[in-house]
Amino acid sequence: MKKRITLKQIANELNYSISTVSKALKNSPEIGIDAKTKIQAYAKLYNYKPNNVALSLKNRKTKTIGVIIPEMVHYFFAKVIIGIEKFAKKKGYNVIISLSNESFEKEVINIETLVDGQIDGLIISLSKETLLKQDFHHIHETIDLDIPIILFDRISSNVYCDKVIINDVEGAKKATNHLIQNGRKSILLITTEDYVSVGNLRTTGYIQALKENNIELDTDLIIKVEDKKSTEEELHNIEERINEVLKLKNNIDGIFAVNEIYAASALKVLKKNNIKIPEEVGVIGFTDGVISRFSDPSLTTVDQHGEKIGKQACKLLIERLNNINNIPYQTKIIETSITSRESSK
Amino acid sequence: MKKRITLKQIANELNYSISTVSKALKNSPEIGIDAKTKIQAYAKLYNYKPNNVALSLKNRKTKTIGVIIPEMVHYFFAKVIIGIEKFAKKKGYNVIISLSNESFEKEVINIETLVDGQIDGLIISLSKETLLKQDFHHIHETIDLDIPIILFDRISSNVYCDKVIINDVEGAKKATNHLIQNGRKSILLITTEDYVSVGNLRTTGYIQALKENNIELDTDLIIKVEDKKSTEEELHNIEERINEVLKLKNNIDGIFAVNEIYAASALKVLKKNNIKIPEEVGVIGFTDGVISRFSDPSLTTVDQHGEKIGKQACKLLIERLNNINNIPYQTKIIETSITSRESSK
DNA sequence: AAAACTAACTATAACGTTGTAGTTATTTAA
DNA sequence: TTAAATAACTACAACGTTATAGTTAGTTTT
Repeated sequence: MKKRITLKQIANELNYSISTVSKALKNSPEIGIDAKTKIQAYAKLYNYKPNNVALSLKNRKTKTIGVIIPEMVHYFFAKVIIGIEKFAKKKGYNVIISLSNESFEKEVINIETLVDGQIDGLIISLSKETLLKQDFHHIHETIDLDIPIILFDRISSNVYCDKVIINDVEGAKKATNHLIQNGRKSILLITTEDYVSVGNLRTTGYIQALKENNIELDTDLIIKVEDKKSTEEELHNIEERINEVLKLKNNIDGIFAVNEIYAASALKVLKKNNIKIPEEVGVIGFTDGVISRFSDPSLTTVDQHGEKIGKQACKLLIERLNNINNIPYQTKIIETSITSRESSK
Repeated sequence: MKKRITLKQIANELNYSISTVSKALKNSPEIGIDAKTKIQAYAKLYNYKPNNVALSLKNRKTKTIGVIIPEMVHYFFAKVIIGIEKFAKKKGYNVIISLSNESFEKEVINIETLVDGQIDGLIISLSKETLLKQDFHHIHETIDLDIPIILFDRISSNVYCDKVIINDVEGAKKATNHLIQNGRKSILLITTEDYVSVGNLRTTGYIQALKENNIELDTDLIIKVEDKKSTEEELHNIEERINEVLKLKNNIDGIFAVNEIYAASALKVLKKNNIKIPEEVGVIGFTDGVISRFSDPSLTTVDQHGEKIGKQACKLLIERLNNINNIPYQTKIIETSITSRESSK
């Protein structure tokens, strides 16, 4: 109906040239005060707003940031997005979100679509499939196109770019130590297969903590879960495996799970076996999400500070956008902290 | 480094005009087979991709859909976004997401930013503050600009546009009936203040179900929560109020909460009071999210089918984009279903 | 062999901006 | 009183694309 007004229309209406109108609205000293007031008043009256698409074309900048995450229904990623969005908006950037759904192919397609002139830069957390395949050509190609990429959380050392991660090893160590300081000695680790970078690092942290406390490593106490999509069925399998180990090793007094889903599964299995938490077995998870907060008992967790990660990633990206090649690549590490709740006393 | 190639560059390189190149790549019959093969080969070699920003300017269409939701950390909204994203991508649209954070002002600003040429249409779930203020000028102005809006979930009858909602009254009725069929008679309702449209409707459904089952309405059994931001503090207040009512009315045998947070709070209070679930009190929530699935006991819920809602909203929007004024406004209703779990037997 | 037609291209304008380089008319300097 | 300077504008090109309207040269038609 009202269709947005353009410079051209203002120019026609007031009998000035388009350039004059453009400059008047930019308060250029080239334009006389008469013309300026008239034009500015008219523009205000008709609520003139420059067309961003035209500006994008002109400036070869879209002022838009693309974000690709593996999943949406995940407290951590949701928090990261909040962090990105807040910071981006503050700096005048918009955020486009795409989901890879843990699929390599979707990740590739998403990047291709976004890179076609839609965005100035990308923030990505790699899909599990990508990490498994170790195929990063799509990332490299994008960087070659001078489109900066920031990787967060699920990263790869085979990609050269800015990164934001948490100190996974340190976080896992903190978690394990937390249980050890509670007097636990036989700690079950529920983690992912090693190709998931964060799972791998958290496993390392667990092992280091044991070593530093002179507790011998028992590989039977490590469950490595092969889950790709976190479906109901896979969750059931996880519970089965926890149950088996629990039966096999009856002296387990602590459980450290590398995410809150695994931790919640552990709680479920423990309760089913009438094992008292935290008296008999202390449990600690990773990621401070809703599940942890609302589980019973509530879960002690390693808080990843997702919002901080998002903010930092966005900050790095915008810095690079303003300074394409002048800064060496950085890896920012966000420290974790333990949120102590009922499950660990 | 490699900077994307343009039609102009291809034209220069192969000594054709820009128009010829453009047409050759579109396989136009106007262009001879020689030129076509040469140009297409060259384009492929240098991985030519049309610049979307230029296309947007030309076509006055961005092929991008904006979505504004009140919160990100919310299973339901996350699911809706998944639905939108999937359908949009399939139809060649991108999705920009903005968060209003339940604030009227942020909602207004977000719309303004997106409307400046970034998007072809909008999908919005209104913020609580907007619903409280009943100020919809920003929505109306956008529609006046011929930018179609689809409202979902948090809607208002004062806005004329396409809408996607669930049958809240019916869903609440189903939930209440579910408890009544279990033999419960004294059912506590934990709902929101009436200005939150969905809370209001669910309250209506609860009241209708009671009436249809000839159970007298006891207004003392309705807790209307005034929560704007779902902070820890507000959550605590909710628990307090549930606890009070539970003490006051010692015959309560069922609880229906209009979202899963309230339901989880109810579980917590019940357990603290050593009340057996579901034997003594049956509990049912609304929204089938992670909290419900991982709570103990797991929560029976009314599933809102968020992904379906997102898909439907996106479908409506794209239909309208292709047909601006030829269709009367529609309101699609997505049916709910009950997911039965431990909390209600 | 002139008129009509066709194949294979090219030029131009437009989408909405903005920066650079003009173009006037008027004022100031020498 | 002529040259130089200035104020206040306008024209033009460009960002990358495409649709419309040309322009050629060569081929039919009669």
